[in-house]
Amino acid sequence: MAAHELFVTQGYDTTTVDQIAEAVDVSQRTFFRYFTNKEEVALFVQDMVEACFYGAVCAEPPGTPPLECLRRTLNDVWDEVGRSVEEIVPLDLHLKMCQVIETTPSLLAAHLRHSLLMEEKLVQEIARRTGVDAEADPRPRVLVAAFSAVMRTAARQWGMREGTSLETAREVTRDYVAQLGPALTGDWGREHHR
Amino acid sequence: MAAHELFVTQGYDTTTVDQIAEAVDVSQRTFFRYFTNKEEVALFVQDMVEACFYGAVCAEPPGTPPLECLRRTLNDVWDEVGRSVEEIVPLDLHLKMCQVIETTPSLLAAHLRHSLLMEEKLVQEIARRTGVDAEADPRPRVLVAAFSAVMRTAARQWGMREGTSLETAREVTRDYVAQLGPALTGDWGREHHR
DNA sequence: TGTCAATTGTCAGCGGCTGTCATTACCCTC
DNA sequence: GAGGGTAATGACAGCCGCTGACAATTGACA
Repeated sequence: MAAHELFVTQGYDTTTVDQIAEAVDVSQRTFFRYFTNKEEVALFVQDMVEACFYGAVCAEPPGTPPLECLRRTLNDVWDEVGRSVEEIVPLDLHLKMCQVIETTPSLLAAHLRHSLLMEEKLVQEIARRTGVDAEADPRPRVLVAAFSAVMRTAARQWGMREGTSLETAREVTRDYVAQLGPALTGDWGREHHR
Repeated sequence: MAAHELFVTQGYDTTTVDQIAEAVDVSQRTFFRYFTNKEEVALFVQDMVEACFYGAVCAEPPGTPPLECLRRTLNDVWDEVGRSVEEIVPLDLHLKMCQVIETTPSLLAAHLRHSLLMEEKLVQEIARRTGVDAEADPRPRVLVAAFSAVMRTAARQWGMREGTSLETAREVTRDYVAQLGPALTGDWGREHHR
């Protein structure tokens, strides 16, 4: 989408809906018929990525312990994510867009909310595959909340760095998720193990 | 604040800044000199509550294992939170306002972003008191992210229910945080233990 | 009382977003 | 090929959040 190039080059807030509309040679009114608001077009790819992860979790064979299921999916899904993204925008552009999202307050806020919606779907799926009632038993929500939060944290930290590639993202995320156990137990040794 | 009553009675989106300004007999322009935007007044108390929690963590004696430190603070801080809130708005009003925040998309988004800012402060504090470099060691961020996410989840679930009181909030939150360990380990038994 | 500074109000204007209605484009049928 | 119905688009007006600029008001202090 051409809108993303505008966001990346001149920033989200300073980009007008009129500019986007003009860039694709369409009236402003038509823009708002395809996207409910400016955020939606900015978060379009990101949302798709999360939907991709959700889909991969659903496709995981049943019987896997829930945390292991999420961890394994996360490790396997990167290539598929890369392919899905490339179908819409160049991957480089999307990676830059990730940084724009992290650094633009209003976009970041919207992104967090969207993530919350996806988390709820994940909760339902985890509850389903473990045969647990998500309304009575806190564990699905607790697990998904903790896991997703760590994923987001990893993504955020990764976005702050210089070398932004899918490969580094994968490594950083794996690192962070691996620390989920150690971070919770007891007091920490001075050094952490990589 | 009178604005909260308007939000609670007629909803956030349908409440105009002009209405708020008029309710306190002030021009719209003056309103925007005191608050940077409509969200800010809506999230004012909520932000204060989180700041209250952060302060309590900082006041915790050093040497406590980090997770235990957060857990204990959470358990002890409720009364103080109640008092702080009452200094600004009636507690009942704030509890209703919590539900408005959870159910209003734009407000929820802003709230999540604000929480993220507070989490970063928490990260720094946890890193400080454990003598760990938050930029090199993922554990402070991982711990805070997971813990905060579970807190938010608990708050969200609590907000959905009928009996909204500080006491039930305390119980629900304690329950959820207690499930953090069990939710992560292995596969779950059919029943969870309360 | 006169002066300075801070607070507030008024006005104009931009950008996001929506409802309404006219216009156009497309497709199917006769 | 003419006619008619439907869906997509555009043009316009208007609301609301928010900001800059400037004038008016207030209040403290000399």
